[in-house]
Amino acid sequence: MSTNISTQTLQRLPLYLNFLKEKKKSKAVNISSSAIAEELGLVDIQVRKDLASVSNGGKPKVGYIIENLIIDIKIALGYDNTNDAVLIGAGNLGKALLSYEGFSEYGLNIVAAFDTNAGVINEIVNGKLILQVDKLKNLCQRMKIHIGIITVPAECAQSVCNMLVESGVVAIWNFAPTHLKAPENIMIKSENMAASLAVLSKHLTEKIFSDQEDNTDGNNDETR
Amino acid sequence: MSTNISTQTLQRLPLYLNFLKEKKKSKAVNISSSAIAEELGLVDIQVRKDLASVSNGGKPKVGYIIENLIIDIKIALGYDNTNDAVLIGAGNLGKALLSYEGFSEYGLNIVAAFDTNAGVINEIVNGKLILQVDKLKNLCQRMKIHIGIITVPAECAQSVCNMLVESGVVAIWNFAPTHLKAPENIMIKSENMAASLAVLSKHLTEKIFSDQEDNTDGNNDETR
DNA sequence: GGTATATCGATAAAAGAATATCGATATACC
DNA sequence: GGTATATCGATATTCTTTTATCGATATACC
Repeated sequence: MSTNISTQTLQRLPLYLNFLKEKKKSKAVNISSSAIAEELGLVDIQVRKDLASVSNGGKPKVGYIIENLIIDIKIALGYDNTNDAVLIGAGNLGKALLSYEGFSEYGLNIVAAFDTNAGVINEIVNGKLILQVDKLKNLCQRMKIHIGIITVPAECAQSVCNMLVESGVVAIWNFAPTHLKAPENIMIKSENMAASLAVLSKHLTEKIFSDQEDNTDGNNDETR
Repeated sequence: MSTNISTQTLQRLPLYLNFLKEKKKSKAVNISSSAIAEELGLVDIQVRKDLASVSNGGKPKVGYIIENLIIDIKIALGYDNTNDAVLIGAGNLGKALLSYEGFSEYGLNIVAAFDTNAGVINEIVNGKLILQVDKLKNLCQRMKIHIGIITVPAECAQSVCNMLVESGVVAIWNFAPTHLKAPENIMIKSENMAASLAVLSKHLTEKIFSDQEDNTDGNNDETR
């Protein structure tokens, strides 16, 4: 149980958490690293290493106690203390995020949404009110909001980002397909769909290429 | 110009591409690696290394020719040949993706959407028809679709995944917050929001913690 | 035309992650 | 109670990615 969790491990933790919750539902009590690895398409050594950084261990011959592991991961991820957030851009994507019930599990609470389009102002989505964007700064400062979620088109993303920074937000979750600039001390995490797509289509190209080879010369190797 | 692009580089390429397109709009012709790095919050060495794997280079004292670089990156990312895809789950998120015009830039073409909810069947979003999900297999096979995009709730994601595999899809882009199992030769890329959120909230916690320290003992170090 | 310099690219070093090895140990089973 | 074994965890190795160093060169400027 170390205090320093690597970024890669950190990003796998929610995966473990999700899986363990499912397991718990099916009344399982213990689980081994290799069983977890098997289910999640990882290898046991990696699972053990990841878990070593958040829990103080499993037992030989038994594995980990699911219940305890869930607690350990939740603590490591900070899901026990809730963060309030605002969302800007109540289009389809914005509404999708507003409607998603799962965020509370992750300690994220969207308190309100903002937009410029008069057509959606005062609409309520999943109990959350959509406000005129000029009320953003005031609300953020009053409620001491630290997280802003950007779901506006690329063209307006930078100006929204600037507004958020001015409003005292220090962490920004950006869904607009553009790079944002902000002061050094502001954390920006962009949900980079183009990057995902790049990975996906690269594999696809390789796969189709290797399948063609399979057909022509009978080579049966797998491209990974 | 190598043929082997690392995964990390691959994921940064769309970022460069986007930036270079912007630059081109503003009539710029050349650009240096350090200028790119500066704008995108990277370092020049990394930019040069990334670009070295797709282009055959810039010139001393001048930098790269923007126009050529754009072409090179597009080729590397395979944006010149279009991939057809289907989308399953026409909720808010699904509609957001259907409406997004940018995918064609990335060589992705969503040909149709599918859902089970009678309320949305036959609706047209951004020119794309929403069909009953039982028509999925037939359409995929007929049109030789290789990519499936999953935007259904977590509970149904696995069964949709299975259907896609049966229909001959080999690459799956999963937006449902759950881990999917599929045969080895199927490429699954999950858009992992929980992982992003984990990174974000970790930084946030560290930041708030370090700010408190700043206030109490005057320590002014930056946490990155 | 010659020289200074911005900028690149090749090679090397360092850091970070993933994987492998192997000994330790708690439980199950005889 | 003793022994075999499943499973973990510490340490070592390999692989990937990032960062550093430094020499090469094309252009700009004199």
